[in-house]
Parts: sequence; C-alpha cells; structure tokens
Amino acid sequence: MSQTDTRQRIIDAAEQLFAEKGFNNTTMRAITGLAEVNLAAVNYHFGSKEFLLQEVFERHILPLNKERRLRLEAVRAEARTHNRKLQPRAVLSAFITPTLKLRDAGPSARNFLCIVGRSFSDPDDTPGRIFFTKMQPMIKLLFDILCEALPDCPPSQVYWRLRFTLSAMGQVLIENNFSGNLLPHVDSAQKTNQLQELLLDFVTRGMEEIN
Amino acid sequence: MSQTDTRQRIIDAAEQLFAEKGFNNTTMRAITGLAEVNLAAVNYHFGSKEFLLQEVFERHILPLNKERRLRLEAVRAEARTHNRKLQPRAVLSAFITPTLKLRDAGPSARNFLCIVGRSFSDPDDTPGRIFFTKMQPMIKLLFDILCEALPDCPPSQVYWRLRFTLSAMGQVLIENNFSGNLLPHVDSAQKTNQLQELLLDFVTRGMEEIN
DNA sequence: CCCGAATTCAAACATATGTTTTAATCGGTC
DNA sequence: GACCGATTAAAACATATGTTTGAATTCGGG
Repeated sequence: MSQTDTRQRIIDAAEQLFAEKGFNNTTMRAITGLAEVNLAAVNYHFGSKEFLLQEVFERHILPLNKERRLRLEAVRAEARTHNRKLQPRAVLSAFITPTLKLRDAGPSARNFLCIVGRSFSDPDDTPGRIFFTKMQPMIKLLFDILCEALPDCPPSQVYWRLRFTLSAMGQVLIENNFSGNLLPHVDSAQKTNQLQELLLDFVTRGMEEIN
Repeated sequence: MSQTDTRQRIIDAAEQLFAEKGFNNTTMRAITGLAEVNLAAVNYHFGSKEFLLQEVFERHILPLNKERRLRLEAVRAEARTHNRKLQPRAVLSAFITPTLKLRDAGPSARNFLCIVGRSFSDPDDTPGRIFFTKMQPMIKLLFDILCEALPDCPPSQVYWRLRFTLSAMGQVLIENNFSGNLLPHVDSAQKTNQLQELLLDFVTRGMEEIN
C-alpha cells in the first residue's frame, strides 16, 4: 500500500466518521478500523488527530473558497462597471451556490459539508475553532460586500443577519442528521436545486431592507 | 448541607459548565469541583451524568413550553374568533418572545438557553437527542399553526423555513460563545429587545409568502 | 541481491473519565 | 443519648482514548 493510499484512506474514513458522529465522538480506533490501517498510522502520517481534522477541512475548503471569492468579486465588479446597486440575492448566491453544489459532488464532499454544518454551533470545540479560523477572511469578505449592498443597514444588523444566514445554510448541510429528530413525519427530502432555492429565498428576504 | 442544597448546587454548576464547554467536554470532576460537593454526589442524587442533563433541561423548559403553548393557542384562538387570517409574525413571536425573555432572567436561564442553542446542530449527541425528544410536541404544534398561517405553502417548505428559523434563534441563544470567532471586530452586542426585533424581522420575512 | 529509508505493526503507556464501593458522618426520632 | 436511614467522603474500578515505542516489513535504487 503506497503512502498516498494510506493517507487518502485515513482522510476518507475520518471525513465520514466526523460527519456521522462529530469530532470528539470519533475515536482513532474507529478511524483506523474503517480505513483498514494500523492505529499508529494517523500519528505517523498526520501527527495528531487534530492535524488530521485540518487536512479533512482543507481538502474541500480551499477550492470551495476560491470559487466563492471569484463569484463574489465578479458580482461586485459587475455592479461597479455597470454602476448598478449590488443585489443582496446575487451576493448571497455567490456564497451559497458553490457550497450546495458540493452536495451532489459525491459522498466525500457531502460528508465535508456535514462537518462544516456541525461547526456552526460548536465554537468552543476543536472543529469549530479550526473551521472559523480558516473561514474568517472569507466571512469578512462576504460581510463587507453585504454592507455595500445594504448601505442603509448598520453593520451590527448586517452582522446578525449574516449569522442567521450562515446558520440556516448549516441546517441544509447537516440535513441528514437532523430531520429525523425535528419532525419525523414530514417528508423533508428535497433535491439540491429546490433546497437551494428555498434557502436563498429565505435568507434573501431576511437580509433585504423592507421599505 | 441539606439534600436540596446539594442537588441545587450540582444543577447550577452543571448548567454553567454545559453552557461553556458542552456536555461531552464537561467532566463529572469539573461539575462536582465547581459545586464543591463530592464526586459521587452526582451519581447518588441523579443516577448518572445523562439524568443530570435531563434535570438541567427540565428546570427551565417545562415553564417555558407552558408559556409558549398558551401564547400559541391564544394567537390561534383570536384569529378564529375574529375570523381573521393567522399572522406568521404573531405565531413566531408567540414562540420566540418567551424564549428571549429568559435572556434577561439571570445567569441560570441564560446558561440554559446556551445549552439549547448548542443542541440545534448536535442531533446525534446526548444533549441533542434529549432536547429534541422533549421538544417534539412543542415543535409539532408550532409547525401545525405555521401551516395554518401559510395555507398556500406546502408543508415541506414550511418545514425548512421552520428549521431555518429555529437555527437562527439558536444563534441568538449562544451569542456569547460564537461572536468572537465569526467577526471579532464587529460590535455585535445588542440589548435583548433589539436582538429580538432583529430576529423576528428576519425570520418573519423569511417565513412569509411573497406574492 | 542488498542496503537503507520509509512504512506498518503489535504492544504498551499515560492519562482521563463515569461509575461503584465501602466506610464515615450527619440528622432526626424514640 | 442511642439508633437508623440518609448523605457524604475517599478510594478504587473498569474502561476508553490519543499517543509513543521499538521491532518487523516493505519498497526503491545501486
């Protein structure tokens, strides 16, 4: 088994288990068992369980944030060149659409999204801390563009609307784990495109000024 | 030290630590240390760490849900007697207002709210499971009344809007833990009343039909 | 084929944690 | 004041967990 094989299998297994049970409730023995590698392999290849989590994050978050940034800058640039107002929906879509696109990009991406969604309410725990450290520049950019799009809205209000928005998006990302508990009798399954429209409609209405 | 004193001190300490660090990251030794009681006292008085969490939940959730139910039924009854349409904002306010009122009801209530907010993205872990089991009838009621208020909206859409709403409310409940990580330079501190209006405005706009 | 570095493996380590045990202490009652 | 159940206390238990160790094995290049 080549080195990259072992590393890859560990990352895949960790991704799946972190998504299912969370970081703290996933043991090294469960990871290495699922990956069918030796227990010591994680520490040999990654150094520690926490560094492994960082690798799991980075595998998808780097390209994802790259696309988000491209789209956000494009929306901003287009509004400037045409001297039009920034549309909140376009801004939010530039952030959300690449995210939800990952939902249909295979189980690995989907597991990654689930880990991200979990991080939103666990700021003290390791995953939340690592995730938000890596995400802060991205969130800052989104916040600044939203402030541009909502010039009459004080930043502290934009801040809270953004938090509401991100947590709503988090609900979509973890949908598999949650729905059974909330209202088990409602058929909540949705195609990604429908879910994306539902989410975008909801957060756009919430974000926009009503005059 | 009387029995009720010991029980009370344990519940208070557990509430505070669960709010700060979460359920799984709080040890029995930390709880009993803060409460200044013997390690074995938790198992003697409550049976286990999980039963202790149930007591922590129930202390505030029973009266809270009682008031929510009263207000929700009142809103529904008033619309019926006057033959008026149910207003989504009134429904959401009946659920949210009593919740946020607890924010100013002392540190114990505030810690409780923080535990609740944490539970929203941790459905697999013990606190999420216990919380949603106890909350399901309440959430079902809220869902049914919302469906009444939005007769043109298919239930699966109401379902998702409700999830977005509850997770946004969760952000307010845990605001102390989260804000520092998301955007540390923004002054996000708000009085409860302002925050309540921000939240209600956001989720009402998101919930309502746009025609 | 052989050497040396990289990798894998089984085992042990050190520590943390929820729970249980057993004896001591406390508080009320006769 | 003596007795008895309730409570507290200290210690031990059993297990789980991330990490480390040192030997065995594998793999590529000379």
